[in-house]
Amino acid sequence: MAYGNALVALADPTRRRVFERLKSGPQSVSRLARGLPVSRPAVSQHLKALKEAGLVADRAEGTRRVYSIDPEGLGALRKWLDQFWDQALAAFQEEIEREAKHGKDRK
Amino acid sequence: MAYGNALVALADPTRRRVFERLKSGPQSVSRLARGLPVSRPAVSQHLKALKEAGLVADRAEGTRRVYSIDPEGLGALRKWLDQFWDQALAAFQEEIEREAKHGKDRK
DNA sequence: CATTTCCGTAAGCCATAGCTTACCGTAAGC
DNA sequence: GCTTACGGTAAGCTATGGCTTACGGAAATG
Repeated sequence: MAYGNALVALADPTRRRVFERLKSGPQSVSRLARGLPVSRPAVSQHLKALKEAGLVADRAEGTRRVYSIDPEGLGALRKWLDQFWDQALAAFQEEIEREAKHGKDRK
Repeated sequence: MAYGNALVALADPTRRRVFERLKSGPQSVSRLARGLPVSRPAVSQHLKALKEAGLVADRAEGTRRVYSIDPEGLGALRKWLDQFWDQALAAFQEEIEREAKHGKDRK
């Protein structure tokens, strides 16, 4: 149920913005905060949540912390989504066949 | 930004349980509520949220409403995730090459 | 050392999300 | 027509999540 944490983490708009900023490459905290409508501590808190969800990783670099995307969490989410998609589609097909078989006429 | 609504909708655990119950096929509201630790009105509210996010569809069937999974919302989410995945991976590769090029020695 | 930059954490505030109970409309069954 | 199943909505409560300001610690800089 790792995907659950990822979903919760990505549900918040500003947290998602933080995350999406990392798409272009690793960033320091203050760099990430620049341009966002919230304070730097807020960004720190978001990064903590993202990290606990396995969506980002961080490394120390002198006095600053550089955050980057961690494929782990994103992968788990993708896996869940794909499975779900397949199963849902299968059930959908099955439903159609069932309707086709025993009379669909009796509205 | 349709995927945003889907993320918010799927972030809540019980709402996700409602949604996952539909994987096995269309269900009525009271049937969905049976077995869940919340009241039927709560399930109704969750279904409303899921519907607004494009994740489920509903049709009337006599006095009951049958809900089913709507591929729309799930598809949008999948699309976003896949794009994100590709871009993140590309940036990751780029980062490695950059490190390899100009000296990585000066830790 | 003193100072400055960078960042995480604590405390506290406020809006909102999720739940319950209560109520009302609508379609079927007798 | 009554009654009964079904389900959407309103009102209200409470917990929690995200934000801010304030603080403290650690590494670079002089």
